[in-house]
Amino acid sequence: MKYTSEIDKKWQKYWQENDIFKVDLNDNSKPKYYCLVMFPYPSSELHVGHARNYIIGDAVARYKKMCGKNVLSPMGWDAFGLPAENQAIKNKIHPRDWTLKNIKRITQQLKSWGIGYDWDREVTTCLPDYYKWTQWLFIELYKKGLAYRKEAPVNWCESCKTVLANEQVISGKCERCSNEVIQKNLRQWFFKITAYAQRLLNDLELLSQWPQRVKTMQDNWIGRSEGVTIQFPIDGEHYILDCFTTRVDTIFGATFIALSWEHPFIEEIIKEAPNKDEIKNFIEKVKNQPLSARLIDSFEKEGIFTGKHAINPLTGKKMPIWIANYILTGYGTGAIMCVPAHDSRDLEFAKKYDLEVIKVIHDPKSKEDKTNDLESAYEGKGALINSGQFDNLPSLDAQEEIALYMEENDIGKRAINYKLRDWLVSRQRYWGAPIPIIYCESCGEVPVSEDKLPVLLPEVEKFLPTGQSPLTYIKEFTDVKCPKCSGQAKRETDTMDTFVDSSWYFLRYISPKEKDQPFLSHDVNNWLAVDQYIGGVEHAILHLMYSRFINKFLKDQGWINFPEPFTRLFTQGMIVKSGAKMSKSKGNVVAPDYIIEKYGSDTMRLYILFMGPPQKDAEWQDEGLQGCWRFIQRALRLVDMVKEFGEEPLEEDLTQEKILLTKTHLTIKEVTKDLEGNFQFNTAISRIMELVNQTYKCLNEGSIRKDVFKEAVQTMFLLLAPFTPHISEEVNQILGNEPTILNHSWPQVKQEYLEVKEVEIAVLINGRVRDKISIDVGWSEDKIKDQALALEKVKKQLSDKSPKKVIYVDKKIVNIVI
RNA sequence: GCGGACGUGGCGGAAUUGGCAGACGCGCUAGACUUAGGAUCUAGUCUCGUAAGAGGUGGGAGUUCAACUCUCCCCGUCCGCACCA
Repeated sequence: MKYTSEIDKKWQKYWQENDIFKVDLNDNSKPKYYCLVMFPYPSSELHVGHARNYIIGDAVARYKKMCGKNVLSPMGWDAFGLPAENQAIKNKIHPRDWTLKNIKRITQQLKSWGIGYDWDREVTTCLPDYYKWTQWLFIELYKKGLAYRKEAPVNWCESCKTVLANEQVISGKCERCSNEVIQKNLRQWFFKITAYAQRLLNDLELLSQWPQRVKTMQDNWIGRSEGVTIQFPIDGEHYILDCFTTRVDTIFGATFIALSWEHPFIEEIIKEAPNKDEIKNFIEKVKNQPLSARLIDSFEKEGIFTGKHAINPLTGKKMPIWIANYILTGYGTGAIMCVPAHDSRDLEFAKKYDLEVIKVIHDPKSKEDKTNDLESAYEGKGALINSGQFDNLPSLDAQEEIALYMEENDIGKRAINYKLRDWLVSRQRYWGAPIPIIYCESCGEVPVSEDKLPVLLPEVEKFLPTGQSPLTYIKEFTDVKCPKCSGQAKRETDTMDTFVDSSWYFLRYISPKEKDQPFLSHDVNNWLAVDQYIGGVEHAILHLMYSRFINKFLKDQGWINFPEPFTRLFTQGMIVKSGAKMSKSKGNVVAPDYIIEKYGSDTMRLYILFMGPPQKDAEWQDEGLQGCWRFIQRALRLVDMVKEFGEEPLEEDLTQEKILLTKTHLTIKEVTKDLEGNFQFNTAISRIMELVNQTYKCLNEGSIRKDVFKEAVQTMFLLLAPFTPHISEEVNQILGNEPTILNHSWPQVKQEYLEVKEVEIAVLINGRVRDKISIDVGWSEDKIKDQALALEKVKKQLSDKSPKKVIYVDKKIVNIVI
């Protein structure tokens, strides 16, 4: 039997016509299993680099199905947003046409790879029946005060001509186009994800089956820190300046204050400053620095004195107030107390502008040194010095004591700060779900009522980004009546971030055709959380945190009853070619069509699963693909041999038969273990290869009865079924079973075949292998040791001396110490 | 700078409650079959050595009968965050 693309087509047709992957949500006879892969941006057709995700997902789904689970494996399209729109613009096609064309093409690709989905549940985020509910979600958030509009400094990509969320700025550059991101003051829509910061952090503990790496990244991104917000009176003024610090124990060393250029007090503070113009120039300069400039090592700290002073509430000393370029605007209060002796950044600044340095923490490793002329700041903990009544206290105790003292005297309050910022969701782009808000002159912001949803995205010819949403120019869209007072009003023209669309799609799969609700809570509660989620690590923060947030919000509103959307997460590595990520511009894309045509889709699937541990990056090599092709042919030849096999054994000696039986069941055991572990497809496949090799070897070396041989062959194709479904179906049928192989249960280990009477163990002398002996498992330890000591090689090494020690490890080794 | 992961043949990678290092695949070598094929089969393939043997998992130390695996130090690579006060 030879593997041809006819076999692929035959079984793809069979699966489709017999609805093999259609799920009955109400079938309670089997446990449910929701297997989800991150749905693609249909911004271009797929190449083998994309394929890994879907092939892994399909292998998992098929395996679980064979294990008797009621498996839901759906597919859809993250169709709105920058990825598709940017590609459409490049190709001079309308985003809608471009997207729908790609969806058609990718569907056909996935089918040609034999990926089994319940296509009746397909969701497409750019279609009104879906984005109606994305808009609904926006309004739900709005009603609870979790969607709001404010003017703030925001990230702006000049190339994409839109604002971006913090999460979409990678090292100061745009996540999509890698252009420099700048800060602009704009009035924008935000989701209040910060209200969920603590819960998003706490519930990471519920995610025991997520990769630690992803959890650590989210933990860092949320960035909780505990400290004290201290109130600094301003000399000669009646108002108070708040500063957050995590090191309140260094308060006696705080010698100046630094404000960010955005601080709300600046206007007031510099009102009477003689160098007001100079200050304004400085602010202007800092404002226009690109974000990424801060990331460079040579970024120089600069500042300007405001002329005002704050009072250190514990020392009573005057602290000059500066404006400095290294102070972050959005974190804490945008103002900090500076302790140059114990903060390297403050020290750098203090040295440059000749500001006072006072040591207040004793570095236990340094010698007694009272001078304040420091080389570097000591940022560690230690006993307090120069700190009045708190002298000699260790840092941690001092933090407690001083916080207490401040709270008692109304100088400061304990506080918690997060790095996490609210999620900026509005975009000045065409290809997205319109934000369902109407602005009325008399009523203000009014959400579109649910029965008026969806707010349809108008069909336009001019969709190119200009910096204003293209919807702004469409009168029929913008001009509406106020839903409250029926007066003249205007629609919001910005569209939503794609990540809003994808933050809830896994719920819609459960009720994809539901007209009156986003989903049916009852079914969703039965089928979620997702048992297994599979996708790229690039979404470790973005999509995975937004989805967690939305999930928690919907739970709070009573729509769902589970705290986390994804029970288990698997992040697969990238497939690279010539050391680089596959991309058209680099010209290293491997197209799957050609491979499938020449080797069949099972070969591609097998190779992608075999090429390395799935969570790690792997290099595509055509030779590796050929190896898998050879393996498949070699395994299929055994099927022909089964058909031609005689019924009776040729000889009485059944040694080979026993070896094969043991190997068959050992393979079942090991492959199952690999799949139940962390999806070690590469080792699972290597074990099946061993079984194939062993089968050939046994056939060559002795006599085997047909049923044992057939069992070995049948088993290998059952074990291969999640990886190479087409040939497995074919072989299953040839061997006389009814399709589909997915209804055939996963092979079970028969323990009796694993119990062997004889094992070969290694004999070591001083930890080095010298010889091997076969032992009967019934032998006593002493007998085994004697046998080992009687070996020629051992005697030679011993040369009349007696061994110091002999150690036996059960069925593994004898180690003789000389 | 902080946090995390990792380092094994010519290559992708196996093996970690400490127990035969290099499974499986690629590549390579030799042979067989074959009137050329990028097919198949057999044998071999960590290093040095004809062999007996010796050495070997980034480097160095340590624990142990036994270390890729555990401890300490150093070197290197990759990833994430990045002036978060």
